[in-house]
Amino acid sequence: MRSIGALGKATNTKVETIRYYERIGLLAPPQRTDGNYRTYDDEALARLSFIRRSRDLGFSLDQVRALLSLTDQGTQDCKTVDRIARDHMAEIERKIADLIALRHELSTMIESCCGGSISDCRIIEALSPFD
Amino acid sequence: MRSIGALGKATNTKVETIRYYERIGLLAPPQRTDGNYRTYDDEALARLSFIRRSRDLGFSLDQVRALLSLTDQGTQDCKTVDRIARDHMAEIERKIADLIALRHELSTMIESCCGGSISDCRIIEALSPFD
DNA sequence: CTTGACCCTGTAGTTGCTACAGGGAGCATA
DNA sequence: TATGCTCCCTGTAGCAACTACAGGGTCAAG
Ligand SMILES: [Zn+2]
Ligand SMILES: [Zn+2]
Ligand SMILES: [Zn+2]
Ligand SMILES: [Zn+2]
Repeated sequence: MRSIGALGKATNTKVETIRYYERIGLLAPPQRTDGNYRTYDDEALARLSFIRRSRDLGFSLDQVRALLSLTDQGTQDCKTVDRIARDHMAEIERKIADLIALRHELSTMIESCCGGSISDCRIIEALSPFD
Repeated sequence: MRSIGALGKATNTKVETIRYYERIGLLAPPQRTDGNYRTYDDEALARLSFIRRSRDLGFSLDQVRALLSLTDQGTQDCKTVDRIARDHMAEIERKIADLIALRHELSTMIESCCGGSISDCRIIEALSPFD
């Protein structure tokens, strides 16, 4: 059994975040000490680690919730898990493509600036309409 | 002179968003008609177009605010503009790198799933601690 | 017995919008 | 004139996923 601060350190999570996860029902309310302090067992540690790892991989809290409930059921086949992961992957691909297009536009813009006065700066010009 | 709806159509911006920009001081409060309707001139159109283009390029509203105030001053040299753009570009590069790393992790994970039961799904396993 | 580190609840802030609710304005049509 | 209809107004609350207090309580060490 460990305190919320210890759990936070073990999972690299702020205390407020852990309380937030509890509030939105992602973590079950843990046992309390006599002094009303939360105490967490190893299962809670595992669950929070799972959440954090999923978050690090960019899954939304709703996706994490779905993954958790699927693992809680346990018996079913993993098609749904697979689909969640693939959907997420597709979104990542889209974001990468968007950002690469953006980078291209930005670099063109930046390279055209000759470092003179704002009135003829190409960056500003590129942002302005009617040019 | 045009109504807020017409301005929105011209700049592909929702009416609520325009009012929001006014509220946070990004757009000046425009003139009003007798019936208390906002009316916008060409300058407002140009300014909102600038804002939208900057937002499309991923600049934050704070960055847009800075760019706008720099163009409003007008006389100065464009070093600051340049720096804002380069900072933004660096952030985009960082995001791209992060997402590509993420994509790699995700694809490894997804490819290891054999489509069986959740209890031995490699995706879940990869998300779980102590493996 | 006091100090300091930790914990508690509850609320409000962040970013960049978006979505109402509950009304008024202005124009066309019957 | 009445009735729609579309647009506009203000003000507030919601979204994601936290983060940051304020104003207290608890607990172990010195
Ligand atoms: Zn230049
Ligand atoms: Zn320049
Ligand atoms: Zn499998
Ligand atoms: Zn699987």
